[in-house]
Amino acid sequence: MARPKKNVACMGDAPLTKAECILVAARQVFLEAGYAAASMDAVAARANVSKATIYAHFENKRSLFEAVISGRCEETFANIGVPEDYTDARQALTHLAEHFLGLLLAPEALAIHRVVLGESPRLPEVGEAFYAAGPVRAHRLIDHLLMDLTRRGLLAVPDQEIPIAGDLFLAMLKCDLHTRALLLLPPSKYSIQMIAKVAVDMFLARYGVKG
Amino acid sequence: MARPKKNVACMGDAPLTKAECILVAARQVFLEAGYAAASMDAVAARANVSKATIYAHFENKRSLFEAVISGRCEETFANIGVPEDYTDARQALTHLAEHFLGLLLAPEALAIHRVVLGESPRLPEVGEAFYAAGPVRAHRLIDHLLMDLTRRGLLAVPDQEIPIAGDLFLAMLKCDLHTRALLLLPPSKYSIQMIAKVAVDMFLARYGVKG
DNA sequence: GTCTATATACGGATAGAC
DNA sequence: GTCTATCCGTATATAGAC
Repeated sequence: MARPKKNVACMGDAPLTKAECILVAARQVFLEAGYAAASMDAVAARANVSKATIYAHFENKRSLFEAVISGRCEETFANIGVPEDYTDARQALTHLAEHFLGLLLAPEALAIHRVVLGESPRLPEVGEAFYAAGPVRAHRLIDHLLMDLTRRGLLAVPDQEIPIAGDLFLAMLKCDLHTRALLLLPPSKYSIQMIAKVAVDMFLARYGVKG
Repeated sequence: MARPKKNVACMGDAPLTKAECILVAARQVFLEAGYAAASMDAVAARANVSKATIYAHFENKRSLFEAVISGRCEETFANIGVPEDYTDARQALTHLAEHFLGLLLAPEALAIHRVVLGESPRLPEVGEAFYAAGPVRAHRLIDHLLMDLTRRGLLAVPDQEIPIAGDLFLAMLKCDLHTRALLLLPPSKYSIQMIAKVAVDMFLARYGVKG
């Protein structure tokens, strides 16, 4: 059964099952406190259920955490969009850059990033799920775009070089902006638009077609 | 007094005080287990002292952790070297790139990175110390190099653009290599040398002087 | 300063009623 | 499936002897 019961305390526009309430509460607690410092009591309290109910739905703390993180990775990074039908490489790259950076700097994406990195030595499967849902997807996207632009004569990236060129392009976007955001330091003076522009300039200087 | 007592169990080439033994042990425990999951018992056991001794030297777990991390950030990132007297921009940038990447991928640097990011929401001072010891230092270095190369006519980075150009250059170097290393995934097919070469190519395409 | 022993609390997980 | 109540290990931190 997919939705066995409703829980009044968790009802919004779409009523949630108990298991869903627990997942929502667990997500908040884990992302705020980190895995080790999060307690099942805190999750139970925030979900308005008893601890025993949590253990009826999830085997233990670890598997609850894994369910939260892999589910949330998917949702958070599902929205990476593909630019379509651009006639200009600069426009396409800039669009992807700004979109990508916006996703990366969203508070919840940052929180997931922190907790996954922090726990990856103890929970390698969580690290793998994160990597598959985020970086792998992003790299597929940029590779596809670079290949398409090159095929249409708007860009000149050698076939063999596409993966590494795409990798460096995405890496440039993160830069100090991402580091500072992860550390919760006040943002630097450079905006997303500014970073995207300078990164695209550098990329096109190397791989652009002479116009 | 700087070195009040020696501890036989910790003696190596340079004898360590009890406080130093505790710091060494704490570093290992914190970097392996993470802050929350690390226990003062484990630190005491590894340092061959009693828990009470730890509390005689450090106020509590948190301040012990802060002492470990800020001290270790300094040591780990102190070795960022400045290339000197290069007559070729490519050579200077490649040298810095490979050196920088080597430091970043050292297992202990990665472990510090993980635990600092994971705990930064609860311990902002630790995040700040890390940022000052690592990224700030690296950016000062690359900025200085770019300025010098430009002044000597070997590079053409506009003055105002130096900080952001340096930022993007360092960011390129990390790329997927760093992400995978942080997540403890098997390394990708691209070597440090390969990444450095392609990054320098891209940087020079934009900011190199016509030769 | 350093130890042993302990106070005190909390966390993960379960028993058993309903 | 859900609850209340509880077991039991472990964690931070301290007391008090030496």
